[in-house]
Order: sequence, then structure tokens, then C-alpha cells
Amino acid sequence: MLGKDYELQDCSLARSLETVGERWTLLIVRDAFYGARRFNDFQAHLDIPKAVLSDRLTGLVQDGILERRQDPEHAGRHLYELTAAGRDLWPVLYALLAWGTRHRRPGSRVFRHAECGSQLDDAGACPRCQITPSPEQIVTVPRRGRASLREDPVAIALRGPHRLLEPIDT
Amino acid sequence: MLGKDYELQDCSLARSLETVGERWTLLIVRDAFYGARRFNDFQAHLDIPKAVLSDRLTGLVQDGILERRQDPEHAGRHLYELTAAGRDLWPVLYALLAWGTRHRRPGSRVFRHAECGSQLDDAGACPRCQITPSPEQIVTVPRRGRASLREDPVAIALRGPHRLLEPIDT
DNA sequence: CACAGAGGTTCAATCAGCGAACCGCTAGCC
DNA sequence: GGCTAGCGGTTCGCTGATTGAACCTCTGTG
Repeated sequence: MLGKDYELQDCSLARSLETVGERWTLLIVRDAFYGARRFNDFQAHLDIPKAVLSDRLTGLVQDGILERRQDPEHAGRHLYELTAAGRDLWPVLYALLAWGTRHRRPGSRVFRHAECGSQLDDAGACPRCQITPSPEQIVTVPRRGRASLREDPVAIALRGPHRLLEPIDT
Repeated sequence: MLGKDYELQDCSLARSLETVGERWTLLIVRDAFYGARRFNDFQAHLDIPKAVLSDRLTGLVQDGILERRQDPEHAGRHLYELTAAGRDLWPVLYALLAWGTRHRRPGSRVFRHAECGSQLDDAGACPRCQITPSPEQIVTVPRRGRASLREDPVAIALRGPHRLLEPIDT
């Protein structure tokens, strides 16, 4: 759905959906949490038409979810990184992830509290430490025997344990 | 975004988005939590084209989010009600609602634990009782002075406090 | 029986998503 | 310096979804 406005709905849910409700948008944000930062990494991992990816990245930057910077190592390249508001979308992402796991099919990855290694519960909290870790404190690991068949840089980086928000090196 | 499949993404987030990621879908689910059950109530409150509403309701029923029943009081009419899987979407809805409130604009309503009256925190928990109430235990009340200008049955029912999932009578 | 309202379906026009092709820039190689 | 490859896009024509208006059927009411 497009950032099409739900103008008449005086509701913060409608406001949220205007910025993250379009097709592909939340998957792009997910990949940003996984550490994707470059145009081609998003594109290769998502199999999304470049024109759509370009449009969504522009929108996410305008809406303050991503920040676009120069890549210090490569002139003329850019990096897209989550802003504070973008990182604050983690509970939304996790709630959807957990719902899909319960009612659809478990995904190929699991999320653990980096500090103690416990698997997060349905609410995203660490059952052992009794806290709800921020994304920086979470590590995602593939379920045993479920490594992805994909060959793009993001999929390869996620074959082993990976801390959220840690940039994948390409 | 359509229930268009994100087939290649082996991820429960993608699975979730296939069922609730289309335009309008989460707003329909929100209205179902507010107690809307009839076609016309959804249509009047959302300003959604009837063809799209019909399509989305059919999809939500097929995906096990809503259940379609005969209206016992009116032959030939139907009621759409949330299934257990649909009610389990509450954390997703609340996470989006809370994000929109923090980063966009506060909506016109507020959510309280019915039992004690405390306003829920950003995670949807009751700060006084230290529990996370299920939707049945939550009451939504308009923010002072922010009653909706709409005149449809759902908007009217929500002018006062209203317990989630309690059917609005039309 | 006429009429109104609920709950849809159908239709033409518009708009967004898609894949392929193209383009400018930088870096590396000869 | 010239050639080529890869990155980060944009453009374009096609397809498929969304939209609002019109229409249709069924039920209950006067």
C-alpha cells in the first residue's frame, strides 16, 4: 500500500502505516536491522525492482527512518542507516515476526539476548534477565540446519550468528 | 501491498506481511478490535471503496483472521469477528500505534487497563499491575476534547469509553 | 406493493509495481 | 590514457491493483 494518506483517520496507527505500510518497506527496515547498508545489498537480498527500492529508500529517508550518508571508503557510494526513530521500529518488527512464527510458519532464524544467550519470548523480552533488550543487545542465529540458500552478501553474513545493527562488510 | 507473496524470503516477517501487509488490512483489523462487525460499519468508518473492502474481508476470512457468521438478528446479513489468531494481532497493532504516537502525532484515543484504569505503557503493559492485558481487558477512551467529527456508527460508539472487542450496536 | 437500507458485484479509468534496458561515476588493469 | 566492471541509480513500456460510480439482490417496514 502506498504512503497513500489515510488522512481522515485521526489515529496514530494510520500515521504509522503511512510511513511503513507500503509494500517492501518493512522488509527493507528488517534488512537494515540485519546490517544491510548499501543499495545493492538490499536489492540482492530482497529481489526487489531497483526502481521500487530507490523509491522506498528515498521515502524512508524523507520520513526520518533511514539516514543517507556518503560511504567514507568509496567516493560516490552511499550508506543507508537506521535513525533513532527507525531503530524504535524494532518492537513492531518483532511483533510481526513473532505472530508469523506462531500462526504461519517459523522463520529460519531465532533471536537471542546477546548477553546471556537466552532466546527471546513472544514479547521480545529475555526470560532469564527479565528485561526487553534493545536491538543492539540482540543476536540473530539461523535455526539449526536452516541456513539460507541465497548467495547475496546479506544472506551469507547471516549464515552465522549476527548482532543486530552491526554492519555487514561486503 | 498485496498479499503478493514474498516467496523467496524465508522469514516469518514476510509470511506475516503476506496476510496483513496489504493496504487497508490493518485498519480493518483495528476496527474489528473496536467492535465493528458489519460490512457497512467498516465501510463508513474507513471510507474505503466497497470493492476493496469486500476483497480484504474475503482475504482475512481465508487467512483465518476473521470469521464470517450469519447475523442471528437479521437474516441475510453477516458478521465478521476476529478469530483467536486475529486477536493475537493485538501486540502488532499496539506496537504500531505506540510508534506513531511517539514519532508522528498522538492519536485521538488512549488505552487503559480496564481493571485499574491505568494508561498502558509503550509496550502495552499496565504499569500499575505489572501485567500485559489482553485486548478483552483493555478499554479505549478518547483523549479529552478530541472526540471524532465523524458521524458513522463506529465513530459514535467510540465517543465514550469502549472496551476492545465489545460489539458496537448499530 | 413500494421503498429503503444492507451487502455486495461490475466497470472504466487511474495509479503503482514490475523487469529490462540504459546511464554516469569510480576504481582497477593494461 | 583507454577499457572494463561494478555500483547506484533512472527511464520506459507492460501488467495488475485501486478507485469511485453505478447497479443489483435480498430483507424488513409502512
